[in-house]
Amino acid sequence: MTPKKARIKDIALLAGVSIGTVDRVLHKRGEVAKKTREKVTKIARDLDYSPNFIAQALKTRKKINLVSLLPEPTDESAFWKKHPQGIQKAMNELDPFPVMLNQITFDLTDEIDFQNKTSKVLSVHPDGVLLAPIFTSESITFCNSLTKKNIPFVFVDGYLRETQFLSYTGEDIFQSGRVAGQLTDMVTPEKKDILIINIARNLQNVHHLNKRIEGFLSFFPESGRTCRKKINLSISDPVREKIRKAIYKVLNKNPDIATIFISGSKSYKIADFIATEGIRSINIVGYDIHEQNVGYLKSGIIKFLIGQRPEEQTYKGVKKLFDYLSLNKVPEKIEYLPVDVVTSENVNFFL
Amino acid sequence: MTPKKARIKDIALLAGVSIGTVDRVLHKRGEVAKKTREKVTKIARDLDYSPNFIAQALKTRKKINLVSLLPEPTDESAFWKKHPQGIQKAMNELDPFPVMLNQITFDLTDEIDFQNKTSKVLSVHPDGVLLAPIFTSESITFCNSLTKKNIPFVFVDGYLRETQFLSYTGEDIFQSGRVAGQLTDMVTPEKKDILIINIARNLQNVHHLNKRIEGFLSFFPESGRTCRKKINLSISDPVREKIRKAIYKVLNKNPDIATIFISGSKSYKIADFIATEGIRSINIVGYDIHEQNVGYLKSGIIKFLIGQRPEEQTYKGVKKLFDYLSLNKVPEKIEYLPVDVVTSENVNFFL
DNA sequence: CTGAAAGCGCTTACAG
DNA sequence: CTGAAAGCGCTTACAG
Repeated sequence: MTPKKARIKDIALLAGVSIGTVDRVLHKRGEVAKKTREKVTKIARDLDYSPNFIAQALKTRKKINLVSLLPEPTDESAFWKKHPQGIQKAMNELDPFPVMLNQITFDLTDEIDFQNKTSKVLSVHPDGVLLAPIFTSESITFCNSLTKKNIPFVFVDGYLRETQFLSYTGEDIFQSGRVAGQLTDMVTPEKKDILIINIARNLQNVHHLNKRIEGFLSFFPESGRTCRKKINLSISDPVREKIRKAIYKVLNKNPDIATIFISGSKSYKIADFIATEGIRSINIVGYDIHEQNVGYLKSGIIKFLIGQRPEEQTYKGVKKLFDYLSLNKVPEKIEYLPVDVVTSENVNFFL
Repeated sequence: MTPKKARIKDIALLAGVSIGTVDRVLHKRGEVAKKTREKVTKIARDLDYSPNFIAQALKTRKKINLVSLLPEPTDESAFWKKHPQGIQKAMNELDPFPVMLNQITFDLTDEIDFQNKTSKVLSVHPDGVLLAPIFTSESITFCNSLTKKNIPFVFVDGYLRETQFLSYTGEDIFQSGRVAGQLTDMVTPEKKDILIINIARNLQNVHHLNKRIEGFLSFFPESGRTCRKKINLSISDPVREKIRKAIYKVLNKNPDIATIFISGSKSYKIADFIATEGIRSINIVGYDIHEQNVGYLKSGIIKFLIGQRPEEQTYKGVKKLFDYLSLNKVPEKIEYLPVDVVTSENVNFFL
């Protein structure tokens, strides 16, 4: 441990001024004679002064006011159910401290709603914001307003390099695609083919999914598995009958398909098809550990699910905002969370 | 949020006594008239009083004094290098609070040294202890002394049900064996055999390893893969030449071995053999993400490594002790950490 | 058995 | 421009 922590009092003593003056210098508030200011600053630096966080928290009246802006979870977007849990966990831990957090959600399929909610966020004058930048251009606009108002913000689930974000915590999208490629390759017998399915109802997911597929495909040449044939299929409206038709069409043309890789979180829709049709010879590899997918993982139709730790993303995001605002700790700009490989045998640990 | 937190002052006001008296009742220290005591207790309960942790931390002079008792990491036991990192991380986070932690290590191969170190732990009069109960009987003795002295302790890396531990954070050993079984099965072609290798120089690991193998074997019948032949091999002194001889002997008798499963953390020793002999057709599945193993994972000789999050074990262990001692939070008795499935493509996230 | 007071390290008016 | 004082909620002697 360090010899002993310097206090305001110590600085005041050495500088021959009162603690009030020291405080004014340290917080750059109020008028202080240049000479005193310099003297105090120097001593503070010499003593390696840092404020006692506990005393500060005890004294400070005003609460830090955080806001999260995330998609509203629905049955169709079960993935987003985990995010509030991480927020809750962080807030529970921070319970003794003067912080509060307002959760605002928007409709994942509606840009206008998102825009409305961003105004709502701004209207509560937050000290910090956590958000998932689903709609690229609207998010950029929003982030720019935040920057203009000097409000720090952190991303989860993706980031926009063109904004002044404090930190991103989440998936390394490209690399997670590579992991998917490796696992898919592993469960596909020699000389068999792979079907890649993109389920995207709305455009904004495409960038995310494309990046994953890029990673997915990059795995094969680098590992000397160029021989595998890969077929692409896009489904925009994932209702039972359309899925059926679309897949049968592909399967009939490509009888050697042994594995289906789904780039998004709706593997269960494909698994459902495989199960009802009784096509036992086809494996599935997909994303995200939610109830609907997990059922098919346990029954063996889905072989691997890849997890991206949604609760940990929001948990860490909230903590970073707090640490930044109350302790002045600047986080790493980008923190990639581990890509989790989940099977029927270890899935219970992730629920 | 709750309406507003009750303070000692509020209780004192309602009870018509001074805050000193309230404090005495709350902390059960000093003599208080029965009547006053009951009155205060009731009011405190009614107001749902809980102390302001911040004020408490600010005021309290004495630091919480923690001790960790873990094996000294060596080249031969690289696994233990991660544990101090988790401790460090926890202590960094707790930096603003009045806590300190003393790390004491012992020789993993020496019961006597362990015993000496337990006395050392007791001699510093810790408020809480984190330990890895490597040597069963010596650990039980030690834990009993701790219990007698009313010192709470938490386990990592295994637990002894016969002791009064506060909490265990770590691997679900049996289940992690099952995961290993599943992965091994996955990389082993139809009708090929599996070699199970136990590397154990000293007895104490045997329980741990046996439990894993139990889990490993349990996977096969339940998933209808009873047909696979499994051969067992124990190596007590894992030097190059002995490994060579032992494995060749088994391989000659069992030419259909396609995968080797190593129950402990020394996969690299077997991988080294496979690599130098150029036996490309054999896969390896093993445990623990340390440098030596990771090299062979990346080069493709080891197909899967199973991780048990050693840093997270100690990180959470320390936090639980702190929360218990300073916030009176009683943790879950047993927290199994996820069994991580690690391949060459996602290993970088775990380093 | 109980109360009044000092103080943990900081912040916040207030008075000069 | 600067100092002295009050107070955040609690704990810790000390005096009665």
